[in-house]
Amino acid sequence: MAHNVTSLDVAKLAQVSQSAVSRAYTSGASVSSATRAKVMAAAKKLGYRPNAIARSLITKRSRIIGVVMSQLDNQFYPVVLEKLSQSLREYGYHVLLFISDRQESDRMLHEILQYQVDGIVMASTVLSSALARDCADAGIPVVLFNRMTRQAANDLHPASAVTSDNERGARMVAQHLVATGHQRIAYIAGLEESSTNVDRERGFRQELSALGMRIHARAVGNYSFDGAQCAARELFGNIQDRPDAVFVGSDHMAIAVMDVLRMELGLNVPQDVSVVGFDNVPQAAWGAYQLTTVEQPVERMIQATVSLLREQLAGDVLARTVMVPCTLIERGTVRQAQDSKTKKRRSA
Amino acid sequence: MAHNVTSLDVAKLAQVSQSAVSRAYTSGASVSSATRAKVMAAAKKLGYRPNAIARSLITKRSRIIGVVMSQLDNQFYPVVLEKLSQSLREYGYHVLLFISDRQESDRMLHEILQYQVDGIVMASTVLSSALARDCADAGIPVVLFNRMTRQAANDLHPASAVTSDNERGARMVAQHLVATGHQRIAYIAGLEESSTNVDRERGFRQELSALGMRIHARAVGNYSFDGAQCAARELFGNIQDRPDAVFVGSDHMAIAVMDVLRMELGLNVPQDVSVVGFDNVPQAAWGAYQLTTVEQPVERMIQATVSLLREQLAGDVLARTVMVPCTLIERGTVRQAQDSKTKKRRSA
DNA sequence: CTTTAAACTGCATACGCATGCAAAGTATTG
DNA sequence: CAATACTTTGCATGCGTATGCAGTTTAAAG
Repeated sequence: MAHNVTSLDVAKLAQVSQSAVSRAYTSGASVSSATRAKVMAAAKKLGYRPNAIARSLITKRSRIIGVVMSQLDNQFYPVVLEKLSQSLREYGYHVLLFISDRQESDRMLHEILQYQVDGIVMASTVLSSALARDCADAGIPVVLFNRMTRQAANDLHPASAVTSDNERGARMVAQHLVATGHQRIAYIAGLEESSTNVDRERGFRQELSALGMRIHARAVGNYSFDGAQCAARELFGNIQDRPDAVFVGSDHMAIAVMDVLRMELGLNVPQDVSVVGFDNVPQAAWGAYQLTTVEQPVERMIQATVSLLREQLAGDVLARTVMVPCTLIERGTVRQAQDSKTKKRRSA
Repeated sequence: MAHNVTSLDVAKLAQVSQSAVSRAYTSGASVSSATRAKVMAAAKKLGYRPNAIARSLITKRSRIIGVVMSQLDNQFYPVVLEKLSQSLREYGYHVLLFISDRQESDRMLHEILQYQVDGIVMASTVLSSALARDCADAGIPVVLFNRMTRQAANDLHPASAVTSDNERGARMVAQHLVATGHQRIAYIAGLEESSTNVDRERGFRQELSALGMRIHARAVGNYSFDGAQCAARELFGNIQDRPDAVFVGSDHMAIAVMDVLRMELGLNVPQDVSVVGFDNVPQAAWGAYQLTTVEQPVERMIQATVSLLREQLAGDVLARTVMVPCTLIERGTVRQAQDSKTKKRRSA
């Protein structure tokens, strides 16, 4: 309550005009270094801090990016959030965070837009086409992170998107599992309507097909821990005709699956069943799991996201789609050779 | 660029004054339902959305809470962030997120304050007393989450704080480990200067002492995964005089420790060594770890945080400190019975 | 020392909205 | 029907800053 110093207060103390104060804080503005020094001295004495709200009102740029996320329990997203926040900060942007627990992302979008954000990053959320149009109308760039727009090849493509090459990543998994001699390969899907799942499943299916095989069993885990555990029980609960390998739509789910496999069903990974995940979250490298997985290059994805955002912020460039390659990370959850059935524990 | 509808545009179309539009959007304002309806109709037609920036400028309340965090790789914090964000949203507040990777939290605070946030939540970060005074001067409530202020009993207590009863939690661990017959009990510290670590270590030490024992060995993990692994190697690398139990300052570190113990050193948990963590992060419950730990009641801590914030936002109430109790969660990483004293080292 | 260009400074205004105040309208009561 | 209370409305103003414009100072050139 007490201290509310404005540029005018500083101006008075420094014996200059309010404009001078404003200019002193604007890099590249027309101020002599003498004036700037006087201003800064006065500002420091008064504890002045420019009011970003007032500035935004007049410049029409808030330097705020709305970020909407969900599934923070999947460690992939905290990592993304951290890197994204830091990257944006380097360019002078700040993050207004929205966690959407459900499909209420529309209401959120409304709230976000009220804050005059300069741009929006949507991770792990679906953007309704109505909202996308709203943003486009308002001239607010939107970039979808780890999600493709549904109608990618549509005439009007309102939002940018950056993903990894999910399809190709899944193909690599298929190749790897087939090459290591697996016969009954299962798939545990994420959210069926999500583009990541669609792409991964398509790639996996197609590559298996190209190799003369097909998905032996399938269940849905909805990208959730509990969902994945149920899926695992569904696929492996029955003794006969058990899969000998399972490709799980995300590491987060894969870990849940491994827990069920080993703890509940007493199966050994990878001796009895191989498991492959997707994302390469930190936990995938943990000693107890050593999960073979496909790495999504978060660093590059963030980089692309921020570039896209800045690009669209600068001029009215068209929305684009960026896809970065991913990499198969081989660790310990895929039975390596098929020559001998009796394999020993391999630990580094 | 195209669409930038203001309340004046709406007013014109609805044939009312701009004030009427403003009031139509202010709940409890003096407007007839007829005018409100007219306004809303016009607003919908034009796609009007109130400008929160302009509103903030005049009301001097941004309904934004600055949240500064770090260590998002420790799953405890994503969980906190998620719940905090949701709880604040219920009260109409939004989260401006700052991730501080280092001790640069001071520069961040400056940036935060420029955005005229209504309040600040600082988790896992130290608040310099200078900054605390700045916030107090500006009348901005600050609540420290999971951190106590250094000078808790000081005359001027500028920031509120909410923690769990770390000291008591640590005491319970000490009791538990002693009751289960452990003899050489080690401690792996978090960040030495953090209040959580200080409190936990004090409680642990004091309770051990009360039971006629003392910490047998100690190392520092700085609350980081890598740090904890190094600490584990330091404490357990030497064959002789190995601890038979270790209390680790956080689950995040405890998991790192278990990996080293089991994978690198070939020790069994809990047969060869018992491990106890702190926080009860989701991963602690994972099948491969089943970590016995102390639960920090995140839900209640968040609740207290938001209450404190709102309380201070409402009137100029004094800053307070809230401490909520924690609970020992027994899982599978503590050797249960002490009956057989011949339970010496039988590893390797 | 004059002329011309360049750098600087202040004035005034606008950004989009909320709100006190007074005027006008509507309901309530005797 | 008049008098009073209550509700609704518009006007005018200000929140704290950025910026075009014109005026002023300083530097550069002749």
